[in-house]
Amino acid sequence: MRITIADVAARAGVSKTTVSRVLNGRGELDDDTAARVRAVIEELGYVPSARGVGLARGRTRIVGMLVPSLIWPWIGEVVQGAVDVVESGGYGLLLFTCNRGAQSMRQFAAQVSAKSFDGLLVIEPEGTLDYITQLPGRGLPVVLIDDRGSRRVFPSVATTNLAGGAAAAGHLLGIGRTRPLVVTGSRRFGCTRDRLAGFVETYAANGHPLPPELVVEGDFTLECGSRAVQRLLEGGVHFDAVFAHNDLSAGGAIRAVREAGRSVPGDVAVVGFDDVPYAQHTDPPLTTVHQPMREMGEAAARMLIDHFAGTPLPETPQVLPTTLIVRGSTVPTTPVPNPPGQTGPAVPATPAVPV
Amino acid sequence: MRITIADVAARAGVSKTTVSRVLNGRGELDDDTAARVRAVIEELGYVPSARGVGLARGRTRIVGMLVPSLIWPWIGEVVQGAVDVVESGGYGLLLFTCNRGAQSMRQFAAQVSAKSFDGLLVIEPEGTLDYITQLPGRGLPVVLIDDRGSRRVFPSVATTNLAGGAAAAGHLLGIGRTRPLVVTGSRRFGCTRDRLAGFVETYAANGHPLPPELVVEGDFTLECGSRAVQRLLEGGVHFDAVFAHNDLSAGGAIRAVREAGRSVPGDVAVVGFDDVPYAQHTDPPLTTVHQPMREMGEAAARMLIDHFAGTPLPETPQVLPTTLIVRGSTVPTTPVPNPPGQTGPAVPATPAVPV
DNA sequence: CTGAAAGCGCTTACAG
DNA sequence: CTGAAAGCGCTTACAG
Repeated sequence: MRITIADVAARAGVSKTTVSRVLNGRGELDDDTAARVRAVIEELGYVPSARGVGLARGRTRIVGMLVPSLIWPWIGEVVQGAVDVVESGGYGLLLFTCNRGAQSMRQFAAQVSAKSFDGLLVIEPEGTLDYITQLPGRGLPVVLIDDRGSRRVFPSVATTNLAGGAAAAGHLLGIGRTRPLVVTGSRRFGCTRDRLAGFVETYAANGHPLPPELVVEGDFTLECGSRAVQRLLEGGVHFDAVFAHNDLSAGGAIRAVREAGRSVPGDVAVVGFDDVPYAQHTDPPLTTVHQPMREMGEAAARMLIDHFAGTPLPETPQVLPTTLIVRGSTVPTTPVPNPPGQTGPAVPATPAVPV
Repeated sequence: MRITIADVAARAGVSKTTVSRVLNGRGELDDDTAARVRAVIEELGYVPSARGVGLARGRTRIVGMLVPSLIWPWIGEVVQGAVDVVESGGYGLLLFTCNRGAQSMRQFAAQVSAKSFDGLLVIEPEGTLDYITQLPGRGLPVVLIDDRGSRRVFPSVATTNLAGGAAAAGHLLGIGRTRPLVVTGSRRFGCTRDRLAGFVETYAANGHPLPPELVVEGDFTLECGSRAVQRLLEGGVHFDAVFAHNDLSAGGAIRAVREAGRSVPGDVAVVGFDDVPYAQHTDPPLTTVHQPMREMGEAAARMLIDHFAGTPLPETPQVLPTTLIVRGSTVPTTPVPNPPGQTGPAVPATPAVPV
């Protein structure tokens, strides 16, 4: 019932070989023959079976992607970037998550062994690096995204966590803040160490080495941000800014500052990291270090697709820069005059994020 | 270099047919033979090639999933639910988004024609229903998730938008609110119409038919929620509650109410819809109608996987209930007494959402 | 209980 | 410029 290359060949009065050549544009062939075959392909609506092509060519035209979980908002962005590029290249994206822990990894490993895909994009789920490391040796090209452990054993795409931390510091120094509280992410992540280092170094270089009591380890939750602020306020430790290692904990910091009766940014300026949609919805909106998630997914996918086309995988990480996005949590918004006919406060435009 | 079934057969001294039988547990075979073959499989680390199996069996053991975009937070949840079930069933999930519009659909259609997957899960991107509709006729089983247009032509998984709207109404009536402002989503979505209908009917049934000025069409943005509130306040229209059709617009409503110097929930109680993570981070936290996103993804995937195993696809939609989650935006939080040694306000526990 | 052979739908040397 | 044949790695009647 399904149309095969044999049907096309028969109807066009040529061999399967010839049809295949037309399909793949390989070899010289008579213009008339080619035109006739093409007409039949069109007429029959023939599309080569991915299974047949896959077996014959020894490749699936599928890219695998392994991520820890899809419920973290920034991972969706990375995957979106990757899927766009993969699709444009005529490939498909086979998605794996590590949501069910060891069982997920077992099933993922089975698909690797079954050669279900030609290459792999990875946001490393914790504790899987040993397994991932052996994959290239088994003939599977791997590109790492956001090498969290900062080990440079794979072709990878990274962002400038160090420079991002430095940019946050530079901005806060620029608005005269000399005693910033840092609420870090978990120390076991390379990104956290880099963000902290860039920040601390910049302050030190400007004559303001950070005292230990101003660096608090957090865990990327809203609560860790508010708790850190509360504790310092209660302890009577003075600070005039907060640099939190993600937007959620920065949001917690903003809230705790305001609940303590102080103002943001007047008394305490707050800077986050990531620039997830939530950052636009804090009050005031959050100044934050934008990570190019989408672009990282795109770059990693492009590396792999180009590699299939013959370009060797780069040996050094491709680094995409972070960008400091300045909003009301560090710089008071100039009150926008109301346009004629409008009496309420002007609302700043925010990109639509549909439900 | 790659190990094939022929290698296993040779080493075990049997035919490929026998190895295949061991692999698939089909046909009677001698216990000793089976054990020997299994030992060789183990020894060689043999895993059948997905490509070979796929071609021979005429199926790929891959499930396709088409979604509008991954940057909407709730879609990530649905996909996560689906991928968990698909993986558990030994299948792979091939992900397609409609992020690049018509071009995305063209590439998706090519993969459909190439028979790249055995079944399809769909969150319908706008305007693609005509195409999707013809797929089952071409032999591709399709399960729809959250049939937004409310057309029941496919096996599908849905949630109770109508009952969700009614639950929001019942809750607001229960706390004595008789003049609610409704900020809807775009009217072209079936979910919006259902949420509105359930809400309006419940109020009418309780003797409070809603006047037209209390129903405002929104677009799921934070701004539409705050603008609607501002406009009514300025117009002197009295209302004592807001029911917004998603959490983001509910968040906008909360903010506008407070900026106008009124209290939430004292003067105006606010209810949202969805229960995305943001709902826990508004101030006060948002009462909202929880949609079982994860469970919908799981249910749809299970339908398809079961169908591959022989269970017919259900003809009526599988409906998963919404749940009303009551938080501080409708019911004042009872002030938690501070534990000894803690002087700040107690912070309610929130599940960790890692960066 | 086991195997030889054909077939799944393509591609690719090889020969002409 | 074109085609017959072998092969990709499996499964599945069919025969014994």
